Amino acid sequence: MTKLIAIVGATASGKSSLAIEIAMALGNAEIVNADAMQLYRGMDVGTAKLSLAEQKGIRHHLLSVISPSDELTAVEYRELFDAAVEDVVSRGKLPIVVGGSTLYLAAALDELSFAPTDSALRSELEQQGEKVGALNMHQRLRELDPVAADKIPATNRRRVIRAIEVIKLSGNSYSASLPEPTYRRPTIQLAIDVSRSELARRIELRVEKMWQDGLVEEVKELMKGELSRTARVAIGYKQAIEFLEGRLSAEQAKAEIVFLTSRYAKKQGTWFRRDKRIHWLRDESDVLESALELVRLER
RNA sequence: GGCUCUGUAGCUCAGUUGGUAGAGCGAACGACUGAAAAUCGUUAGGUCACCGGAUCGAUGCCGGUCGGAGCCA
Repeated sequence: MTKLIAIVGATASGKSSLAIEIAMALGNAEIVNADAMQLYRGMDVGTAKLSLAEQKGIRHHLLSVISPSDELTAVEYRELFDAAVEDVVSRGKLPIVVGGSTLYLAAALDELSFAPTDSALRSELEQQGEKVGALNMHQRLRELDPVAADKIPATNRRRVIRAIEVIKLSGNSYSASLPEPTYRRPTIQLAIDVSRSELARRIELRVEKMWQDGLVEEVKELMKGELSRTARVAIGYKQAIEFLEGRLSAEQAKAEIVFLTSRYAKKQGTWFRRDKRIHWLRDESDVLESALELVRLER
């Protein structure tokens, strides 16, 4: 069985173009997107989605497949992902996974059994939390599952509520820590190790370019329809909306986007660093060669 | 030039009626199980502008020096 190749890591670290280069070098590969925001139709400029020309004839899957009004859970993503990989493999091609959405990647690549969800119950719990306060909700979790309560700080309302939701729905306790990751399929993960200062430099250039390439016009178009909670808070989109509503100047909006993107890149760094299976490539002119060498070795 | 205000953490600012200081943001590190571009945690940073005075003791009071802001001329 051929190994799945996954290019992961921080935003602006050069994943997309490395993936294209690997695909071209291998000759029979197709790309599967693992970026939560690039899944959205009509969100192109702000997500740095590759244009058709930039895709250089390499077939891409899971780009622009859902409406900006939709939410997509990690499990639903996994279903799309499996179907795409299946499709690629069945035609004798090699799938290359590219993206930096941490939970989606974990769901797609690793064994993770997600407990069910229930939006009615969740919103009920959210309302209760508003009324009763974070400490009381945490106390409630403690009564249901003291181990989970110890692991989740009371201030992290979202995780507290999700934990209660899971326990109510499944009747089981809630494992508040991630298991040692295990691949669902044989996989090799690569990431490019780019320094923070270099990342910051690239992000600044990228944001300026996004603005010039029509981020604002794209957002105007999106605002004609419904936007899901997730799409609405996407970095770049939220700020462009605030700019259009006159709450931010163009300069403020851009600065905010740069700042949030850098912070996002940093958080991705924390997440991926702890995955000891990832092969880190030095960010130099021979990235492609090192990547190909690793791929050959591991296959 | 005169008057008034002002100088405290990388930034914005609290504060101590005199017993050597804090918050938010940032930074570094970390957590993360159906929203993940989400949601959070921990830690490190300060001769409290500088010099002198009175005081057992000053970031705080007094005097001066040097920055910054405003008003008047």
